Amino acid sequence: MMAKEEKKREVEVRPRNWLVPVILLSLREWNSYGYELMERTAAFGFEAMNPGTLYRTLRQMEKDGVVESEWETSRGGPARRVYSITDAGEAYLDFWAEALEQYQRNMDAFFRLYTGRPPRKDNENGAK
Amino acid sequence: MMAKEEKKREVEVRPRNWLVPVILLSLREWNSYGYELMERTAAFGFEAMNPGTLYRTLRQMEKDGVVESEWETSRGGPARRVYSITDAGEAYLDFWAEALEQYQRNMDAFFRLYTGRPPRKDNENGAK
DNA sequence: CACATATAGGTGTACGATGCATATAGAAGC
DNA sequence: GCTTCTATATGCATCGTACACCTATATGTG
Repeated sequence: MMAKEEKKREVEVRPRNWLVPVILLSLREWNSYGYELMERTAAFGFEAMNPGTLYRTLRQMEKDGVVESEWETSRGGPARRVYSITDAGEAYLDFWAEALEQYQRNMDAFFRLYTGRPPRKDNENGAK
Repeated sequence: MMAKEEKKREVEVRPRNWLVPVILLSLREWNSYGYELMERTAAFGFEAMNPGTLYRTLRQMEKDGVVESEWETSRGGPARRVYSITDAGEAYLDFWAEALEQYQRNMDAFFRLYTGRPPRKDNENGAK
């Protein structure tokens, strides 16, 4: 059990497909393209994301009908594929939000046990 | 884009490997065996878990040195493999807790944007 | 000119996590 | 003898995604 600790240095905590709701939420704010979305999604835990992952996800989301895109070529530099959220995409985002809320409750239960706090008290504030 | 919505009925929201910290936390409270852990982990989002997934995860965790086990045969019925958490396991649990806290902050950011205001009463889960 | 760099989008492949089906076995009840 | 509950486990297929790699446009620099 000595050599094994080395590979435990980092754990993957994000839920599967976490990128999808993050993209949908970002696009609900304003239309965007892949290269820009890489920066915008960084705030949600994708600091070290591989560009390929994002681009592939966007293409798949368009196939699923939750986003749509068109090329923007009327400027200097490489063309941009600009994405916007569809009605189905907004509904899907709502669906995700519900599921995520449920899971926040599970994580709250986890931390209540972890920190040893009783589950029904209300007078706790920032025990740190 | 209508036919595609059908397969969006359910999304998988749990963090990857979420079962691992849940098991470690459960075992930190008291030693337990697979069949019992199925009930105990249900409270954390594993209501419909396949037993195979749990047993496989437990064997792997023992290989990784974060739990250890011994057979309990001194009673009627099938033998139980009773697990307990190791020192490395407790350290690993702490490590997970930190990562989960980070993820919670990402989700808080998500919901602030989604709802336009912070949804949770802020508690700082004091993880050392 | 050649080249490096920033911007922009993308594919191929392999691995890991997990859902589902299935197998084994001891004890208890009808 | 058969079913059910308890208890542990493996095999296989799928899906998400990390990693490596590729193409192409425009700008700046020696």
